[in-house]
Amino acid sequence: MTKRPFSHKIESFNRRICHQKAGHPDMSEMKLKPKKSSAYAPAEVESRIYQQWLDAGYFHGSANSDKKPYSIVIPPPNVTDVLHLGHALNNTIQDILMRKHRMEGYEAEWLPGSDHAGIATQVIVEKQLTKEGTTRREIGREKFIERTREWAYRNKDIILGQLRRIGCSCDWDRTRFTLDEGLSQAVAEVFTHLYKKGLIYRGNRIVNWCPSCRTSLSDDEVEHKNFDGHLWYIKYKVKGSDEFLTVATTRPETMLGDTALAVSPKDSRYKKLVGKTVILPILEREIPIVSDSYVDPEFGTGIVKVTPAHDPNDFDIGKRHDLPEINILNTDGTLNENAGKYKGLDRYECRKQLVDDLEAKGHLEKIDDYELSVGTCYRCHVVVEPYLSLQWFVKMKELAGPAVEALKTGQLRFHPDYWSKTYLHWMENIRDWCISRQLWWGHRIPVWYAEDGTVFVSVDRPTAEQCKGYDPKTLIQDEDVLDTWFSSWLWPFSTFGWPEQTDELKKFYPTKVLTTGPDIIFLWVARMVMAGIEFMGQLPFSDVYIHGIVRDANGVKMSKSLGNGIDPLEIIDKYGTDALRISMVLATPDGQDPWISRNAFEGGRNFVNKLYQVSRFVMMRLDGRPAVMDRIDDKNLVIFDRWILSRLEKTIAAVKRSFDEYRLSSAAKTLHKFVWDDYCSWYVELIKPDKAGEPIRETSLDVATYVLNQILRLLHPLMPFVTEEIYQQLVATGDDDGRSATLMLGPWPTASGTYVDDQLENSLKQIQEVVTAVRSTRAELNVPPGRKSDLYVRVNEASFGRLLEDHIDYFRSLARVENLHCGTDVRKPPVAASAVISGAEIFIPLEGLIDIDAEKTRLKKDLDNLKNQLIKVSKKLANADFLANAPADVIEREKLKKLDYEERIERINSNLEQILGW
RNA sequence: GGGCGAUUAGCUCAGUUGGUUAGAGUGCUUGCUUGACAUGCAAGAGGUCACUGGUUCAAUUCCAGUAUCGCCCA
Repeated sequence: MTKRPFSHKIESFNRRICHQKAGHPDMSEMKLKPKKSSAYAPAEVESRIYQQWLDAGYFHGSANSDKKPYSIVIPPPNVTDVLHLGHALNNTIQDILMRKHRMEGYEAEWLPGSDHAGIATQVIVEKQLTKEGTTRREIGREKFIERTREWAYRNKDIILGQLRRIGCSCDWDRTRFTLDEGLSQAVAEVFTHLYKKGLIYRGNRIVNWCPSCRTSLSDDEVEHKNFDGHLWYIKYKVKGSDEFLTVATTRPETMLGDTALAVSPKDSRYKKLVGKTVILPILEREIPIVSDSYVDPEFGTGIVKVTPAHDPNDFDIGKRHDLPEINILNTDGTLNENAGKYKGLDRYECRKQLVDDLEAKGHLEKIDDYELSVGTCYRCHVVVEPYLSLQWFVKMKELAGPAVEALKTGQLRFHPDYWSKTYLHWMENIRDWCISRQLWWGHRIPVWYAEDGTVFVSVDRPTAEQCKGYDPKTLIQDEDVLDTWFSSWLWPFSTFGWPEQTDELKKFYPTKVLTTGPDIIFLWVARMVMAGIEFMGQLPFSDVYIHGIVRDANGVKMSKSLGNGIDPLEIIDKYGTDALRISMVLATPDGQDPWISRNAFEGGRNFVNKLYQVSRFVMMRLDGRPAVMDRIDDKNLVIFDRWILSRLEKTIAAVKRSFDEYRLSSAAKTLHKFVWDDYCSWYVELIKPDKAGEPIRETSLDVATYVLNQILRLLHPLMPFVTEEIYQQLVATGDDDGRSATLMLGPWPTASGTYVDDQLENSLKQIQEVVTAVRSTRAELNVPPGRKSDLYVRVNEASFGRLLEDHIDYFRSLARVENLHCGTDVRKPPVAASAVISGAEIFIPLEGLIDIDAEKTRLKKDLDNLKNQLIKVSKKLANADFLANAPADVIEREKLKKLDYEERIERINSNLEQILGW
């Protein structure tokens, strides 16, 4: 029908509009498509293949095999988590490492699991209870834990299930949870051990208190944020005088707990005041003025208020001067009975009223704006209060020593290396770790108290023998639980059965590499190192792979509260898991934070499809003939076959290097380029027969199949599903018994270098340059693509001409060539477009088709370009210092460049002159 | 206040011991239904390598300083 061209225009127009509007094909577009889509459909493939792997038990690592172990423990996601892109990235990286090593023949063990997230989980369940009009105290400890357990177990199964969607090859048979019996046993064991060693103690200290979670936090669980605040200047009256002393504070309400004022001993202004007393405004309490070197005479007024129960520095001052410690806060951040009339008010409401009262009574001198750094809870982001309470601590200095050594001696390595500094800085300035939490959800502290206060520490409730003189039944266990990190720092060995000496532990500890984001280097990584050394006598892993934190298109960290997150499951539904994985890896620069927007996944999806399409091509051409996948027939190789094999071996070597350096993004880029450019755009196009319907040269098709198989293997860790699917389809064409039913057990490609041939690659580069020059010339002169033409090439060396003539049948259709004329003495046809490349000049006779103006513009542009280069290189060669100092090969290269430029300029000039004659 | 990192095309990033016509993906422009692929093919435009000094015959690359941004610690 004559309608076709017109209707086609409308189709492509519509398609463009659709893409702009919706970004994905809709139904109306599908109808307009001229032929059925052959695009790869991941959804069906992925669920089917994953089930195959599971059924076959490929993910399970055997503790009794002779193979060398390669093990990783997962950073356990919190039971409160839902899968986000950070998990997707983190676990994709681990899965890549696992799959690669499994293919290499290691006994691979990736142990999955989750942690109980004490604070976060308890907060969630307590909120539920509040909604139901009850509280945890009302329903009691046992019921509360039971209920929380139910919720947590349901949730952890959900998140672990989500990891399966991203293709994780975890050993699900060994899934662990931090509250599992064995792991809990390990926690109690460790507590007891450290207590006996004198490394755990109980003490009354200022801790970080979260009034919302109503528990203490360790220093590392506090995030410092800058706030616009104020400095309030409060006047304290000196007793027995009319004098007032002004004190500046950022937290005026804490004055209710003041037990002194302090001045610097060096400060002559206030020397005479030391020993006197002042009257605390409002509460009218008489408090002393002390002299303490902590005070900085330069800051504020040079006088500080001292609130030992609500500030760590004041606490120390208080100890030095034997001051009373007055706690003014309840655990929920409201004021207690020590606050007089403010009792029961929230801390901020109290601040407001107190400031008003101070002002009314003339005790407020002024208020300045002041930016201050305030600690907030890493779980609920509420401002934490320094709070005096009785807690359990771990002395860290002794544990940190060997952990520092491990890094300095190179036994422990960070990738990228600069994270070592962060680790070292923390280790070398380590402070004691507050491990008790005022929660119910977690490992209860294995400490029992007798009525007289005697303390018993043991893994289980003390026996009569263990607590001689006391009735075990009367002992009361500590109400508190341990910090969740106190169980996760044991994760690399508690999960394999420690303290039992299990086969798994012997086989898989130490693990190889820990993969995580930089945000938990202190909270988790550093502590695991210490625990590994202390309890196993061996580092838990030799390598720590730190990847970036996922940010959105504007560079903002993705988070639930901001709502800027991208749901990986949504991406999987839309583009497939392989697309998600490869896109993330490609987008994640080594050690930097990736900025990821929704459309970043299209690139990955396209790549997956590209691989699928080229495989389809190979299989169509095989046409049922058994695929020769694991060997090549050396005898009949043509130059292109040798070329792709050379490129392949170099690619394999480059990928190996990248993996060795934990540069996954770079490995992915190398493969992407090899597959798309070398394999698809050049090799496959070159071996296609000139005419449709003709068969491909048999050896080349075998090489294409062989290389495809290698590509599948190399890409499998990155894109496990599509590669497995293609592999199985390929295998199905043959009847070779020796073939593995799966790609995932390897072997992993290695390069012997047999086919690496730089000279040959250079020859091919010359052919590519000719093809590219012809295409470019034709495109710029608007020659219709369907129109073929002859090609004249004047070569500098006869060998170049022979190279072209010998292989014209391979690149004839790529360059749309009819007849080729090569030689050192080829003359330019009368009306022809020309292009100059290194070592040759090409002419395309285009009588009647050539756009003379366009040709002139094109040649002039090339000319200008070359002239600029010539100037640069001439200057260099005119420089006597350069000639005197630069290495000979550099000088030689510059000289050759100069000759090449000069020659090309001359030729373009003569071509331009000719055009004027047309 | 201390430390770490970043600054290269409109956007996201490579650039591995100093010598490249500074690259890729994406976006943009033009042409194309081509027996694997329009999730495609081909071609093209687009860059004072943040700035200022220094070292060097030669600096995107090494050094110092400045600016901006981000992160960590206090």
